Amino acid sequence: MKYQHWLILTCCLIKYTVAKYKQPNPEKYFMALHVAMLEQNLIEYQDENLTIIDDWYPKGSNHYIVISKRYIRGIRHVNRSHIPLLEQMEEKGLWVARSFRSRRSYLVGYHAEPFFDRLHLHIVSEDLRGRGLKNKEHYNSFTTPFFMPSKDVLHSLRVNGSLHFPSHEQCRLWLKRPLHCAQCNYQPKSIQDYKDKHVAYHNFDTWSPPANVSQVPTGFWIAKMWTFFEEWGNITATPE
DNA sequence: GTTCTAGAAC
DNA sequence: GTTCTAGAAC
Ligand SMILES: [Zn+2]
Repeated sequence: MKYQHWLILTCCLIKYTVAKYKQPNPEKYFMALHVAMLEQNLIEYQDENLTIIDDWYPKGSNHYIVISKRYIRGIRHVNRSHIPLLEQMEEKGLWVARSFRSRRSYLVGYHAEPFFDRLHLHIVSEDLRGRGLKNKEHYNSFTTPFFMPSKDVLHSLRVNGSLHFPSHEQCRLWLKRPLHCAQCNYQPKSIQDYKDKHVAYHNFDTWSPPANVSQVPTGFWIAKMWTFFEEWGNITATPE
């Protein structure tokens, strides 16, 4: 066989392997938070009531998820009795976020139609330039009423004892609507236009590690490796 | 929820 | 030719 044949064969093999292992599995993703909240390297903070983790696909330079340890299905299943818990989630979440990047402002709230099972509060830096933000729907899910700010949720619970949710059709319209910068009147032509160009016009606290790996300072990786080997030492060390 | 990609839009 | 969007994922 000529080398071209080997090349084609190899390509087919790669394509087959990728197709086999990247099969869609919605059930797996639906339960992802149950797994993620136990993942040690994602956990930023935890106490007896809450776990705070890094979002696996951050939509802003910083993106934390606050999860209640006691299982609650979602924001549509809370009532007056949950007010103290929701207050604590907001307070602790912001405390964690600010302790890492104090100068950033954060969007704190719930999605009207969350995808994941289990109540979770989003704390995302308002620059919305994270590596996980890839389409219009991602952006709109934090900048339209699809995003229900924690403050509003708590207020509504205190006053009415319940929450009002928009219809599915309304949610779809919000997610599909044209991009509109949440900081000014500019209407980005696409999400790339926003992330690559427009975001630079705003005075967001810069240094965004996840946005572009090649721009991360070498010191960051050295620090990462240092902690890795430190942990490795702890794992492999034999107990006294 | 993500990834990939064909075909539309530019 | 490149960028963007929407829909499938066997
Ligand atoms: Zn703007």
